[in-house]
Amino acid sequence: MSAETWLAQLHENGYRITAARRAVVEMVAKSTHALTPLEVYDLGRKKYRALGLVTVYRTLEKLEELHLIQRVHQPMGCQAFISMGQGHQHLLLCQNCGQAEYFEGDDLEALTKSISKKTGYQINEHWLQLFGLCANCR
Amino acid sequence: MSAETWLAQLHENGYRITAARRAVVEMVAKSTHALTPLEVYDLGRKKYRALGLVTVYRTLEKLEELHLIQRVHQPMGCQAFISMGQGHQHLLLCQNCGQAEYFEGDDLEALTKSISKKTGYQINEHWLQLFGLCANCR
DNA sequence: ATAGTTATTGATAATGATTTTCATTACCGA
DNA sequence: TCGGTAATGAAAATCATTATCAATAACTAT
Repeated sequence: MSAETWLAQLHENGYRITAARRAVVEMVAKSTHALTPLEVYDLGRKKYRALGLVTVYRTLEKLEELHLIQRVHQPMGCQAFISMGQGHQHLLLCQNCGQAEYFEGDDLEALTKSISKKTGYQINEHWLQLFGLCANCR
Repeated sequence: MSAETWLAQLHENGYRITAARRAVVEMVAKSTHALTPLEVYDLGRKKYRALGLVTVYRTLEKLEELHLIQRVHQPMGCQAFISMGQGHQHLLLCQNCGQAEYFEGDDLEALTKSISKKTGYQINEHWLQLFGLCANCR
């Protein structure tokens, strides 16, 4: 999804389009890596000098709220965000360069049914994430 | 696994057995919930008044290093730890009460093969976590 | 059992990340 | 163009985690 689409989404939800938000949105939307708030700040300031770190936090918060980005959980930390995938997709992360890719086609129906029977749980959600080396790094 | 086993593991690895460590280990080993350092601190002080928060952090660090506990990733935060499962197991968490349970039997072989072919990634690891309501809460 | 070495401790301070506050700025609908 | 008000950035406050350090206590060798 493009930066323009994100800005339109923000606008539709009653948020104003500002230079600071443009800078943040542009950087996050086009990144193929998960970015921490500080990384967004550094990148964003290349587009918009006056950008403040606080605004980065606030903008990321709104983007997450609108499901345009999601938090990425990694062994080293969980503060990084990345553009949300389309529909039901999961992340595949390169352990070397950090490159992220979405994939779909996980069928856990059989598994969750069996676990549900065994444990008595009603299963509502699942998190799946794959780690490895991307084509360049392997 | 019992608290005594954990203490033995610590000892085998050259760490001393202290009252503070006993308190931490005992609480974490018997908990069916993931606990944050602060929660471990509060619980631990019931066993050992003089326990310090810093020691909790340091002890959790060692337990993680020995693979006796693992960090649990949840939407609300990733600072909580829980006793490690046996062998290759994944977590099932109750969204209402926080109760945690391990399950095994995930077979992602077919999935990872197919993703690997599609993306060119060499897949090394996977994270899977299920969320739902436990038998009591549903 | 005892003593001595040294890992461990808890209190305090330092750090780092995130949130709150607030006066100023600038977006955008009329 | 204008005015109401959302949004901003700087600074301060808060919260979690880590480092420092002198005092303590666990364990090893005697």
